[in-house]
Amino acid sequence: MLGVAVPSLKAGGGRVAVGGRRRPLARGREGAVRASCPHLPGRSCWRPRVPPRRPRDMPEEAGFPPAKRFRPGSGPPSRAGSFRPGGRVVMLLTPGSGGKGGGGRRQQPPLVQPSVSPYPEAVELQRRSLPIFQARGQLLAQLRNLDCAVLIGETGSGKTTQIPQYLYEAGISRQGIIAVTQPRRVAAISLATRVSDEKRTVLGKLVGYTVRFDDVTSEDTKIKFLTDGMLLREAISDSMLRKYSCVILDEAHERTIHTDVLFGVVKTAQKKRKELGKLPLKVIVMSATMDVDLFSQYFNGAPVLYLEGRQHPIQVFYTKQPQHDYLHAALVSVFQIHQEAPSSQDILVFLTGQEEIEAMSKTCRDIAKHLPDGCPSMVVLPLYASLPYAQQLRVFQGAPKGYRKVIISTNIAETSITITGIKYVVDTGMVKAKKYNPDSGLEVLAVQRVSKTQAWQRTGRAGREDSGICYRLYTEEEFEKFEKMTMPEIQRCNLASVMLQLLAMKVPNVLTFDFMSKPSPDHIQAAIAQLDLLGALEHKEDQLTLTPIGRKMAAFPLEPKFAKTILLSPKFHCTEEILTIVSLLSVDSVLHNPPSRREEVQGVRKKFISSEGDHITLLNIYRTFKNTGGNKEWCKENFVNSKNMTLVTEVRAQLRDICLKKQMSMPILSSRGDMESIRRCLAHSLFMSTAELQPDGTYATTDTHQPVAIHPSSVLFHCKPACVVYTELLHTNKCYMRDLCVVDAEWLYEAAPEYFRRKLRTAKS
DNA sequence: GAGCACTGC
Repeated sequence: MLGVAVPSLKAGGGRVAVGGRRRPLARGREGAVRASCPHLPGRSCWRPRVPPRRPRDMPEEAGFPPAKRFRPGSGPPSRAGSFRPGGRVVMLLTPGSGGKGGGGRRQQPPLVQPSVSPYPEAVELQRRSLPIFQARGQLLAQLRNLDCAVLIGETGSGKTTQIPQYLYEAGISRQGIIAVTQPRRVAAISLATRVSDEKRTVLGKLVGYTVRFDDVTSEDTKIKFLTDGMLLREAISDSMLRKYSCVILDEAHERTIHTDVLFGVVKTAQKKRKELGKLPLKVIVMSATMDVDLFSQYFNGAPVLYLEGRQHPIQVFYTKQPQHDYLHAALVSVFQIHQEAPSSQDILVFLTGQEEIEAMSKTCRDIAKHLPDGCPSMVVLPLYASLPYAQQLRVFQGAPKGYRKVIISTNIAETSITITGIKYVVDTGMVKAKKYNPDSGLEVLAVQRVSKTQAWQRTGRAGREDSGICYRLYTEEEFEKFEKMTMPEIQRCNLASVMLQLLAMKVPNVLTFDFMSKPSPDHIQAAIAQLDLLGALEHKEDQLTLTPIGRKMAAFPLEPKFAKTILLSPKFHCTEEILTIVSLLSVDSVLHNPPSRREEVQGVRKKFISSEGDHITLLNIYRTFKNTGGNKEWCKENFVNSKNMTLVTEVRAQLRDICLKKQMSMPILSSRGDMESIRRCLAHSLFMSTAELQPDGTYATTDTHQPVAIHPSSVLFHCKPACVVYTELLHTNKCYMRDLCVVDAEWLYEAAPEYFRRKLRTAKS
């Protein structure tokens, strides 16, 4: 496999060395402090040695470029472009401390590298030694008078830990809490822990956090870290966000669907509070160096403040020719680096998915066994989200002396997991991502090119502690053709949940809601149609509002169709069972399927399988898990992912609590072994996701007659039931139905006679 | 007939 086509790499645009500890400061506009930014011109070529055809032929000295043979050129989108003409700009230099680390979730520690907690005195000293501290007064003077500000700061600028404290110390929180949102729960927890330490307080008092299943706040809490989704949920019961004096939207450049909706929510809340003469709401958008103009424009030309962080220089190489086989190119690159670089320098490779990663890991291990003497040994570590937790943790352990760590990862290592010690990044430029087609309403999961932003994010993983090197397995010309930024999530997903939430907040017109990046009208319309089918909407005088059912649906942290399933379940006397099934469907699969132990898995799983489909099978697994005391040992023996199973238990408890609330008035009954009523309940709520067996033995969806197939992971894979409901359609090579339940066609017509009459009519014409 | 990026409430 090795040595067929060699990717030859050439030096190209390198990341600008934005850092340096302290570079001379120059006076900028309006007296702001501005740092000079070196651009190193020129470029040169680098040709790696041809790798050997077979491992045992590997030459002992494969050439690797000495650093002087290349020079970094243009870097990521320059900060010059970040400035709005006439905008007030503050620039600072900060070393990279005060970052994210440490902390602990109660049920399970977050997947971050443990950090040693310094002594309290040292913490305060360290805080004061941050250059951001020198600009504290200037920064506060600006922020104090602004309703809105956009704050640009690179990784390690310390903005997320320091700014909330500055605002607190300036008394901003006297009339309301300072909220800091994060896209990920681990980040919210570890940041709260860090800031609480810095303030020398007990976590949950002055500084706290709120994430799903875990609220560590009290009446004393003035600085609150929370996930963006959590603040959005709070906005349902209080759209003016009255508790808060300031909302900081951090990591805004990631453009998660929740942050995007929050942009509109805080903007509306701010305006409303102003109109009503209430306490003003301060909004601070924090981001890496992207999309500044967009943020600033959206918030009525809010000033942009710039914080410079410490970023070690990273050299970037592109291939000379396009690579048709990026896997092969990655393999070659890894072994070229491996033969040249000291073994203490680790390599991070970005691939697209589990299968690819496992295959590549195996190949690397095989090749590494046959390397010549004198070549370092290699520890190959796969990394992806569905990998069991214990195995994920291994990427943080140091390799034994003389061993090099090679981490082969999905985009999970782009943002979610930070690994120290990475010197080399190998970027294939590919990612597996969901695309949404509003015409068909289908989500397609496909391997595609990364965006420029994403490529720079990957590159940045090489320069966390020291200078680094990034090999891009595509040409510079190809890179120039990449999309500038990843399409915001809100333009790529089904919007039913978002629309339900906006309606629950009583947004006057969801069709014209002020999104920063508007989803297409078709896209919004599709979501409205879906909610309408579920009986959530009322049309009154051109105004869309929620029905009582719709309001109840919004109370569940679930996809609308699953919320509806729960709400229908009392009618079928099976709420106990439906709560379990919905919980199982709303987390990652509890089934662990290591490909190497397939037969073993099949043997063990047999006892749970129900001919009625996946939902009932999952229910059987959950019940046995509970009846046997639900321990880890059982999980291991039965190839069940215990982490996800624990999560199912938590979700179920939360959903049950919601059902028991007064306004829900839901009896929680069990069907007592009557599986048919459970299937009827599923048929009544998922009637728009059904497929029927065709005369030729294939399946087609009932509504649009789209050809579909049973996913190989389904217990019904080898069966041919006449009619099924499914919970998800997944487009990969084919259009697959996942999580199926056998139903009676008659139940469907019974559930939605009008819908099916209409569908039949359109089918005939 | 043969397969699943990543978050989050």
